[in-house]
Amino acid sequence: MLKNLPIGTQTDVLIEPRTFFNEKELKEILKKCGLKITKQRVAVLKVLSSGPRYHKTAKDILEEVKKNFPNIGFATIYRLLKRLSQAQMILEISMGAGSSCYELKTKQQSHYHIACLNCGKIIEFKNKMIETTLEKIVLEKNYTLKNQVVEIYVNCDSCKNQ
Amino acid sequence: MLKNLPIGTQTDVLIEPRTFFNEKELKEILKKCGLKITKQRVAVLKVLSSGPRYHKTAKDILEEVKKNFPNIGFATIYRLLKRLSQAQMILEISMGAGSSCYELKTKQQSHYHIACLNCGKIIEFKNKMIETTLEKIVLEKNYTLKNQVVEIYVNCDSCKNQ
DNA sequence: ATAAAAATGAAAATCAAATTCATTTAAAAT
DNA sequence: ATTTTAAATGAATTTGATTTTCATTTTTAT
Ligand SMILES: [Mn+2]
Ligand SMILES: [Mn+2]
Ligand SMILES: [Zn+2]
Ligand SMILES: [Zn+2]
Repeated sequence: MLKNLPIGTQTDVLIEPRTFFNEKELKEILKKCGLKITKQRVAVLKVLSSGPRYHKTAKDILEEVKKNFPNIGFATIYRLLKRLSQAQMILEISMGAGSSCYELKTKQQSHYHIACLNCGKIIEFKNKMIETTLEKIVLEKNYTLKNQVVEIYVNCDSCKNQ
Repeated sequence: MLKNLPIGTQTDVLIEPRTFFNEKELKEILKKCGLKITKQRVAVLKVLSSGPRYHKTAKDILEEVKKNFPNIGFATIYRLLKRLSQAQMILEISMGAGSSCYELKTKQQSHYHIACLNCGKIIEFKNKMIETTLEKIVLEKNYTLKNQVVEIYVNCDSCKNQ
């Protein structure tokens, strides 16, 4: 049966296991972004650095953080996500309709995404050749690269066979 | 002075000149999509196939079509855009915040986009190698390719030097 | 502890896009 | 050409994600 779930609702397929951050490290992240350390912000970051889904919507985060901070609202979540994005600390990906997903950046930079249009699963992949090619294109045109996005939309193998 | 205009507000830089369609051809497009031919729809398609900007928002289209059909509203525009998208006749691109841009597809398929984050200019480019690589990645994983998106975000040369 | 600056959360505002529904129109069938 | 029927239109409303406002609270530097 076809489900057509929103993208980012299924367990991710990652390139490699994510790095977990402890509370001290999460606070460092906030410091590095020039943000004050609050319990709500640490809680949001803790959610972002825990699996098995590392691509989370604001709603995902809100629901998780609400368990410890029942009064937190979207305002706090979206405000922090915006600032972390501006500080390049998280990546915002908006594949298809609906809400954006956010993920904490790790060292293994610049990976790309495959999304199954049917089950909403996100599969990460890396390709040094594409990365270099894009950098070269930008360099040739004398532009300054700010960000590169590569997205493939598919029907994954399990969805293909109904 | 930095302007930070929304993406898709400046004259496009195209790979090659666009094919223009006459009224007869535009009607053919509608027929091919299984849609009834109405004056409003032909007018929307006419706007989509005219430059110098080929990446247009629903608002852009509305304003243009309103000149001949003062009573047309967003409902008609969005409804048609949705159906043309589903029929793969137009491409919807959503780069950054704000509204999506839509462009009529041409024969020279599968091109990619560079957007200047400052002036909002869209520059098209093609890269057969990336295209093939993405197809190969999908094939290897035994998925069915539905769509591929490659976007580069930059500061263009004129914006770089203030 | 105090003061200044920043963050929070409830509520409202914004904005793009989709939907509803009464009316009109296109095109297929007579 | 007229009738029929299914589809399209447009005004208004709704939806859903994200942002903003503002009174109150919290953080951090002194
Ligand atoms: Mn990812
Ligand atoms: Mn284009
Ligand atoms: Zn799937
Ligand atoms: Zn520019």
